[in-house]
Amino acid sequence: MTSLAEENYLKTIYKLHEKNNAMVTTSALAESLQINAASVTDFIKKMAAKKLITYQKSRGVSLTEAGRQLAVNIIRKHRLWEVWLVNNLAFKWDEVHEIAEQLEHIVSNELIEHLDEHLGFPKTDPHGDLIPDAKGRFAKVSSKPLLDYKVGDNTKFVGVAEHSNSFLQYLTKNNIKLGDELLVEGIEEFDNSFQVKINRKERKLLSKDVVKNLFVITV
Amino acid sequence: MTSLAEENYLKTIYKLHEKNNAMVTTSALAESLQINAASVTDFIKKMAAKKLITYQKSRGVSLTEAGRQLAVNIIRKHRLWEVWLVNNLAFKWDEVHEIAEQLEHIVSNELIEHLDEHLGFPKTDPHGDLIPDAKGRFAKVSSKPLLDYKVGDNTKFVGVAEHSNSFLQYLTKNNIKLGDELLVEGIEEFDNSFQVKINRKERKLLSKDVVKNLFVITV
DNA sequence: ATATATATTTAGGCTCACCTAATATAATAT
DNA sequence: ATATTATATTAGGTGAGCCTAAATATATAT
Repeated sequence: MTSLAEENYLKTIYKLHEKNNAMVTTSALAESLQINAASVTDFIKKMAAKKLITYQKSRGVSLTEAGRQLAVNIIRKHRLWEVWLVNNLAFKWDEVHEIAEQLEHIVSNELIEHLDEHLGFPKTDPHGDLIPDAKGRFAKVSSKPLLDYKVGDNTKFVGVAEHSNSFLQYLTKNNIKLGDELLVEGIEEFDNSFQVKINRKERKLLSKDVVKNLFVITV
Repeated sequence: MTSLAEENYLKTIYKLHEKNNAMVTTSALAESLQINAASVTDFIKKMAAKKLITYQKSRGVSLTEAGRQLAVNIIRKHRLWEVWLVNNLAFKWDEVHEIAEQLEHIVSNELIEHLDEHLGFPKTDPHGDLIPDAKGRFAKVSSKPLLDYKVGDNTKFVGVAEHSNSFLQYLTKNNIKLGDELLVEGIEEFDNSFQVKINRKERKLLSKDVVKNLFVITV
């Protein structure tokens, strides 16, 4: 049995590791979970004793294979629920996070497999994040930030690197949606802002902070 | 904020009160919740301090209006989730309870109202139990146990009084479903077993223990 | 009315998941 | 290399929600 707290630690360790590809520090965990660092030290010792993570004193933690499986399963559940909330319950992509944070902890393999089927076995969630399969495997990613592209490249917007409400709402406000075609018409050398043609119609100027958070694939 | 434990106490007090129309005793609560009576005493004192219940020492508890609202809302959520599990996710009526017990604690009014709409504002759950509206109001019940009927009466099966897996599975095995027409063809005086014609086709003998748990309406 | 049985409460304790304050370790700057 | 700063750990403590054992209150039987 994994408690709610353990599940949140596992998920957070997974995400922090994914971001930095290094051991996850106590302070990073404390910051992410909004929990005092001393409490984190306490807790990760117990998790290490249960072999969910490996812990090197004062150095940080990383997931064991057992811990990774659990973490990925929580992410799988979170993303499937998000798909359901957006596709079936008419929620917007900036409204689902908090609810999915609760739903991801519901315990029932039958439920999650039924849900997966009900949704038509989606491969990505409403933000373009990959949904791992029941065995915890992810499809290969071929997307990169639009920032990595150059003038003349034509791309398709497939995901966001930043999940804050303000960024999601910025995109909604500017009518930029997953699946849109983004053609790079110009790049301003000074500030790395991109002149982009969207779906062969509208032209828009996107700041560096925006284009670095748009995951696209070449078309 | 109401904790998970509080929600379970509220729901259980509501159900026990509904069953006996009397103050709910410590021991009844302890038995239902599978918690030690001493712990229950502790907890109900705290709930009384929060005005969720009224508590008379050594006599029992009953819900305040605030407590009733919360309790009914949990029941509303539980039953809506059950409808979803059965109608949309292909679960059987004897498979949904445990999952709904978890889902009922998800906190989001928007979610539950969206869900209600998504389901087409159902009035009953898969067991025929009434679903209260968002204000905590129930429709009037006109159903009674089949046991109260007499020979010649024609009825429609609309709900179960008993929710155990064994009873639900008995009905499934015997192909008796909500909505079926049950015509009373005979009653054995000795043991109160009913000879019933189902949907004008099959004849079946139902024991007293069965017919007292079948809620029907006159047709 | 009294004895017995049952139900309830009190007292004291435990674990989980957090906290603060103090101390120790590691990283960085001089 | 040493001082300073940042990070991590230890020690001691808290509230929520449970526990057992002992004491008290209520209901039932004689």
